Amino acid sequence: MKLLLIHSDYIEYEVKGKAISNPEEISLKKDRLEEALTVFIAVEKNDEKSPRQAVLDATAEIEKTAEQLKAKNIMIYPYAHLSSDLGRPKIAKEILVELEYELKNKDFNVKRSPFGWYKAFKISCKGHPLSELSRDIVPGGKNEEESESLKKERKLSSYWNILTEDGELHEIDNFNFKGHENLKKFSFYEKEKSRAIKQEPAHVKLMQKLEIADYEPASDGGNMRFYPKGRFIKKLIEQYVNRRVAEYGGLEVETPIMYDMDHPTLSKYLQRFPARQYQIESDKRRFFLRFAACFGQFLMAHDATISYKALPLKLYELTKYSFRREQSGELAGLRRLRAFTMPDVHAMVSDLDMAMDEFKVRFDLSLSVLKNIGIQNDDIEMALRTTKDFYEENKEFIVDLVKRLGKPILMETWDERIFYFILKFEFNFVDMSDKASALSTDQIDIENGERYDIKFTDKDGVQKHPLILHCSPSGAIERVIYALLEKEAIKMQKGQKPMLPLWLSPTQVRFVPVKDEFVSDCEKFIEELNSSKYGVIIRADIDDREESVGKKIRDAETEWVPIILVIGDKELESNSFTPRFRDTNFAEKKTYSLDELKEKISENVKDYPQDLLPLPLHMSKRVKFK
RNA sequence: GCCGCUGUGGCUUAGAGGUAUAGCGAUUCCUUGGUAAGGAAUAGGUCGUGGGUUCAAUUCCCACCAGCGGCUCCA
Repeated sequence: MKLLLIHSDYIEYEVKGKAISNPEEISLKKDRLEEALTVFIAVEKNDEKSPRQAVLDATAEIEKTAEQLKAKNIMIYPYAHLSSDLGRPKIAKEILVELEYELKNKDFNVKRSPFGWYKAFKISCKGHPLSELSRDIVPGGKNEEESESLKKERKLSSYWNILTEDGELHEIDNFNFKGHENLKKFSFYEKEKSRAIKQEPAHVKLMQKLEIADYEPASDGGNMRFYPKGRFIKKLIEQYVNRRVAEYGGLEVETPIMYDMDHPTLSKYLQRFPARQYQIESDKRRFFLRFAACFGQFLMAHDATISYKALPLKLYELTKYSFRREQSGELAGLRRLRAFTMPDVHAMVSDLDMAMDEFKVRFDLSLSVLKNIGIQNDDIEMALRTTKDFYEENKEFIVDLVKRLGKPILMETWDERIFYFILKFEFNFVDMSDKASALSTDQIDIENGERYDIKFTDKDGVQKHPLILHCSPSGAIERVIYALLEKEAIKMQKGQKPMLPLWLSPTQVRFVPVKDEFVSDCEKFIEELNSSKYGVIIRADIDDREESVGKKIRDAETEWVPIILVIGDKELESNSFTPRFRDTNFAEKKTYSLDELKEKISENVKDYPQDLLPLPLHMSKRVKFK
């Protein structure tokens, strides 16, 4: 990036005409700024490598000069002619906009002349020795080596180990991973960011084929559409997590999805990551879409009167949605999204002892939530991240966590605390492509109680800031679905039949009448199945299409329907049924009465959320979404 | 965001500088069928979007969009 800085009595310009095909929209055709540091800028190719760094470097440079000159006003003036190696207009525009934003944050009075237009301008240069300066900015630039070494230093101060149940710490390279293949994949994925297999994520085809979710080209990347079956599955998982958190004592709240970028508490936190948010404007205020539920809950807690008796105070929200503008190249199916549903339960505690007690409770909660949803202990690998000090002082506590999980974990320790938390656990799912993604997590945060000025009155009458635990007991709901599908994809690869857990299957029982005349009998059976004896909803439907029985069975199988019942004269006469169970372990015997079947299903799903069939009862009335 | 690959009816796909192939699905008809695809006919496509080259572009070139792979990132 080339900068030409001119300390001027005034600068004024007037827009004349387009210089590129799609210039920036303009609000002001002409403008003027007195006593201004005018900054002529050309954004170059090498800025595109790290636009963010370019902005930060330029901001620092301009700030330095402005302070020397005691200039309060800054005019940013795009000026392509400074360089023969210009960057792409779109990026250049973004860089200028961000630069304006950064400078405004530093409390300068900033104006920016529009990008992509020919402009007439008048400038009056003060002419003193410092009034004309040129600068060449290479993002990271001369500091590149330094920041590289800084990075290395940080890497050096982060140690990766395997921690076993006996409390032994092992080097990753020397650890015998026999029987812990996924932990090996996960460890190397985390440490080296390397993986062996390269293929498209298996769940993408499945989510489409099963009509769960799909891409929506009319939206931004990472914003999915959910078909009836997908919404249904999502809804049940959401309900399940909600209930478990309620049992744990979480107080469910609802908070806004957008927040003022200039809010004093939030803006500091945000400044580090402004490019990663969705931003929207309302009147003259700028808002960002939340990337977690923390803000709303912290602001709520800030205004609350809290006694030590109320601790731990557990606030909970299932965010629909949280937004993160992940890099476009990072988006993949349901694994990584820009809009996602996130259960987020915070616990405010008085001190570290209470934090650690609570941490254990939530650890068990997370493990149990995942397990009951269908992600077993074998499917996840645990990572624990902490500081060296915390580890040294709390070895017993940490080893106890490993024992609770019952298998070795990956541990990362830092010499110094880098983030706002001192301890964090994650349960990671390792998929078919050896990629690891975090599901459940909990963290002990020692910064934000103070930052948000959340206070509780302790026994001694003194007001104190609580420590805050951040937990997502299941991880993003979309990601849970991703994990369930990937898990089934792995099964398919082994030649086993894939299926969703019975409680999550949109259709649990499919009735296949051998002739049209049996359709009404199927309807009666379904009614009978749902007679309220067990208080459980059994979701059954009827394939009344004009197809052969073979075809209907085949379609039910490809739809992963767990139980199929063919209905004809035999069934009507004997009043007994020969179910086709997708999960062969589920079958105890060959024939069942309707009551026995009802009991068997109820037994399996009674502890889970119940809801009605999300599709028409009759297959002939259904729509094909995919 | 960067580099590379891909983009043909709802889905899967053949193909080529002269507006396009098949299967599934849909519709209609025949078949009333007992545990993974019964048969026939009909309809359905400005070949991702926008420019350029050409007598002619869906095909060649450029840009953009989307998806995938890799990198980076993941508070």
